[in-house]
Amino acid sequence: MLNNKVTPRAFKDAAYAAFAQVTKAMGSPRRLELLDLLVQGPRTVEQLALGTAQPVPSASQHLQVLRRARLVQTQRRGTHVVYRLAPEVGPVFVALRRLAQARSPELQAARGDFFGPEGPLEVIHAEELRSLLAEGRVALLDVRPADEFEHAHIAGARSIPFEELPERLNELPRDQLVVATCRGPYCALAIQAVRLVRASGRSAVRYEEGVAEWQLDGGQLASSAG
Amino acid sequence: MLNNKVTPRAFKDAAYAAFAQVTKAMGSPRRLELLDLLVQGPRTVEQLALGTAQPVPSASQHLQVLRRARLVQTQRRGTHVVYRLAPEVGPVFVALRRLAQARSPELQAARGDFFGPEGPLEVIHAEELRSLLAEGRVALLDVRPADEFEHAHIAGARSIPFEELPERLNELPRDQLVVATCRGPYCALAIQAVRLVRASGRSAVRYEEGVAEWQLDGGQLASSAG
DNA sequence: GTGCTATTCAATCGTTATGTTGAATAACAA
DNA sequence: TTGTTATTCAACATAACGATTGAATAGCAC
Repeated sequence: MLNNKVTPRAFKDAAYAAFAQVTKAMGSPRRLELLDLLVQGPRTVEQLALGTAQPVPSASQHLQVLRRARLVQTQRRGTHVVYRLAPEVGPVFVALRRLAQARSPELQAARGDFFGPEGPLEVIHAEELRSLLAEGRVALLDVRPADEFEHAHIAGARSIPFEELPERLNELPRDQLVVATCRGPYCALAIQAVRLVRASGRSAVRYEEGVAEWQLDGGQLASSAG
Repeated sequence: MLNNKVTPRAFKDAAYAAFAQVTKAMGSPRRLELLDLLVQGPRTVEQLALGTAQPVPSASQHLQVLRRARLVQTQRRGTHVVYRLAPEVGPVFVALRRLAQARSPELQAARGDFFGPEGPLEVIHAEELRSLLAEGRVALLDVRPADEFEHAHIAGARSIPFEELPERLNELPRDQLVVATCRGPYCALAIQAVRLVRASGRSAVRYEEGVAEWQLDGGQLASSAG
């Protein structure tokens, strides 16, 4: 028999309260932004505060909400506390973002205002990119900072951080399509990279998602020792 | 060039605010419970209020939050307003619940208190169930109400609503394992069904997840006209 | 130990969410 | 039209959240 001491109602209340602790933790723009940064790799509180343009104490408090919801984990390194995403959080976060983006006209409008009206010719999608990569017919260029590339990148990508791109354009092939990728849909680096690469006479398009989306879609990741 | 009228910061603020509208809508136990009911099929406001043990105006307000976040859609049917899950929401909701459950000791403890300390012998997981179903070596019994079964059920399942189970036990085979399934991990019907079936001399185990989890794990669903 | 830095804790205040109640609206039936 | 039902709106009190400060703690260098 079921344990009579716990009524179904009491159990449901407890269950949904526990569930809501996780969804509540994700219910703040600041915290979503923090999670988005953490998808790229572990960060200290200070780095996270800088990256999200908020005071350190605010970032710390938001991070503790995320930690209580067990969405992130901490580790002390000397005087720094390093936060990282908890296991399995990345794909769920990305799936949520995709859902939000798919059914939010406001978000699509905001992207249009910021990125400009890019035609579909500018971007390549996961499926096509995957087959081109498998055939070795494309050069995949990851323009994120080196440490983010080291933490995780699309298998087969090469790293040229955006700041170094102008002087390292000659490393890119002239006879292949160049695909630029950065942090994900809210990151403008890949767009600028595509412009630079095109200006050098090469053909280039953008993969507008990031490592977590790639993984969610069944793609392989790689990481360097670091 | 990027549109200079929109700074990166302003764009990010807008983007994460839009994203947070969705996660905020999910950040309430009441609304999670409403979503959980809606995963089983469309419902009127009154049914949803009853099913979540809250006054109708409260349910209506929560549903409107969900609608503004575009997680549910409405449709008038005479004097009733029928709410249903928006497309693609089910799998993401389930993935979130799974994440919450996997990393919430409180939730696991609450489940243990309510369901009792069931051994792993009591349950069967998706992978094994799928192969047994493919080989026709199992009778899958869905004990949810008929309308939920009609809306969506695991392909190959047969419907015997829990209230009718005692007088319809003879419809179940004696030479096959019976697997009972209901709404999902917070639903106690399947446990009680397993007990009934076992008491009739048949062997039975429980599939402790529901249709949305089955779909998320790549399983086929079916639905009757209705 | 002392000084320094990174992070967290604590207290405040303004804002936002929640649940409750009662009234208003929309569709249907007579 | 009038009455009836289902749903939504409006207004209030209570509670939770969020950003901002300043103080406290933990580790490191000397």
